[in-house]
Amino acid sequence: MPPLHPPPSDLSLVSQGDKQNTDHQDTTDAFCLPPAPSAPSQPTKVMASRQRVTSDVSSLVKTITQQNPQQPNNDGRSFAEPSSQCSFHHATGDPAIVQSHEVIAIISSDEEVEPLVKDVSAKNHPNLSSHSHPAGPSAPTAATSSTVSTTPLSSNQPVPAPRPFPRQVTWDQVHARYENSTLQAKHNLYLNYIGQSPSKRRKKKQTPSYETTDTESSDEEENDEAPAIVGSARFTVPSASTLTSQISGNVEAHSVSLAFPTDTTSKTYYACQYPAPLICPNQDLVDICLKLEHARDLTGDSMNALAYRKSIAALKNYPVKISKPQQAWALKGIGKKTGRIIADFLRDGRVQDIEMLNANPAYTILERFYSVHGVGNHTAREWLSKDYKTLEDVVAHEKLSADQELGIKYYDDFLKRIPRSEVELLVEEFRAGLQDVQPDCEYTVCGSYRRGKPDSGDVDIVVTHDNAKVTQTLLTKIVDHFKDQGHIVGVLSMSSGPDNSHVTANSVLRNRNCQALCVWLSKHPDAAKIHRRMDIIVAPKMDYPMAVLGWTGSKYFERSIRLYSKTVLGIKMTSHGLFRAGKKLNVESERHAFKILQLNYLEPELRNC
DNA sequence: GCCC
DNA sequence: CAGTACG
DNA sequence: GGGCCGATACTG
Repeated sequence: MPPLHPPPSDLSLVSQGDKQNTDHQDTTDAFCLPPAPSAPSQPTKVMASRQRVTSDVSSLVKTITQQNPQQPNNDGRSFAEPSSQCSFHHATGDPAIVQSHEVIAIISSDEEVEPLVKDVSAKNHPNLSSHSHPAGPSAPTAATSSTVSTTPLSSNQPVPAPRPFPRQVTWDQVHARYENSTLQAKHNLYLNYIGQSPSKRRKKKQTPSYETTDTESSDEEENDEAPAIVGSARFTVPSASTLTSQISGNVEAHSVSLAFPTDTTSKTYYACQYPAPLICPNQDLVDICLKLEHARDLTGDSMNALAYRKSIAALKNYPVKISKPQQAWALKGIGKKTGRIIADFLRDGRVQDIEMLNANPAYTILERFYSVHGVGNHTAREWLSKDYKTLEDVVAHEKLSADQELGIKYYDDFLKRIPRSEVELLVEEFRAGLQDVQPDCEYTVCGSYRRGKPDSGDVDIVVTHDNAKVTQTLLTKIVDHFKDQGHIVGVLSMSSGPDNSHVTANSVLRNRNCQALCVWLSKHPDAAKIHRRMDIIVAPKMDYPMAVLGWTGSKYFERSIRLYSKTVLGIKMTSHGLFRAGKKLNVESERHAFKILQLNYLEPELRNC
């Protein structure tokens, strides 16, 4: 057993720049790519790598964001400029906080959305209300799922109030929905789990050897009835207010009934079958797994990384704060290794593996290289094996690909997060330009923004148009236009036009999406002068729903739903469509896709696994 | 690394 | 083709 | 012991 250290508890997952040499030799090796006899030669120049300039920038950004300074949660939703009627694909339930009411769509498999008005906002979004949100007229009724066309832009329109943003969905809210919905199936599944399978469950993975180490001393071990988790059909869960202000402590219970992936009655567990809100009670455990996942990615152990990813999904799908290792062990996706790590953390407040990573200079350097766009784990390890320590070292000795050059050029900028308010600002610029290039387009801002994250790493916009002829050449036009405008200052990669080049019969038949990964510079006076990553995707109308679904993520959600789709239903899923037996299925909307896949519809905000 |  | 990217 | 997302897409 690992030596117990006093719980310094603070395991800063943030890796610092290179520093101490207290590295652990052993682990270092793991990072070197080819066991290549890396010559000890060192490019000496250890310049002060790039340091973060974040501070000043943040101040700039702040001016935009200003709104809700603290409270990371409902961050920047209203971006003052009303004009922002950016597009949104509301199909998914765009929240629409009308005055003090929040309309929530019940998650249900076959029924259409049945709205439920809940007076949540006042409680969960205190500052929202304060916002001068002129009551969003945009009643959710606009179920018209669709979006916006560039048209509304016409300036003199009665500017529809700034649209309310996807709220941060907390587990509490999820519970509320489940509780009020008619998801009998899930409920029954859970009851089944509680009632008749505890024995099976116990048999399955209980008693990992390390169980004993748990401080709580046993009350849990074998303690039949099981800990809080399995007590009854109802869990007690911290209320939303608690989750958001967990630190403050006042906890009030909120009971819920819901089926969890802990079910042993189900076959395989797919993260896409369960809601995964952004705010998760076990964020500390998630952070640990994230760090380990990242480390495995760096070393090229992609399958190990994936395993940690599954653990993360399991944790995110689990609504209760985990206090005993048994709770974690019971989850599918958490096995021996991860279980042991969680047990260690719960006992000591620290995890040795993490500390070793943080203390390992090789890890820090690899991470630095890996952060460059165009540099993957292979190249990062190769550079490390050549003893490069900083990007300056690399620039001095390596020839870079085009995208790597851009990646290094904008290295600092790309590391900075984009607040929602700025995303909206950029989208507004995009919308205006798109209008000029091609009227009557429809687009949806996808990615983490759509999933409700307070800030994003980039902006993903999926565009379509009714006319297939138009979409075929649209991407090029868009990109050229914004290049001329000075918004797009670089292109990391871009689809070569669909038309030209060797067009095999097949490729002609296939409607391909076109994508351009660009570097965007805002011209808005309030905007921080930071170069941002903007991914522009053009899809034919027919593929639009799947493109939106595919570009909304999260990444693991996509992998999960595709795996599920393939193994359970035999349907191949891509961002172009659903395919069964070689035939493409007609997909009308995102909801329709879920329905075809026999999955309960999950709003984007619940796809954060 | 984890589940089948 | 391998490597990297996208969600 | 096999499988782990994609009929992905782009670059060189």
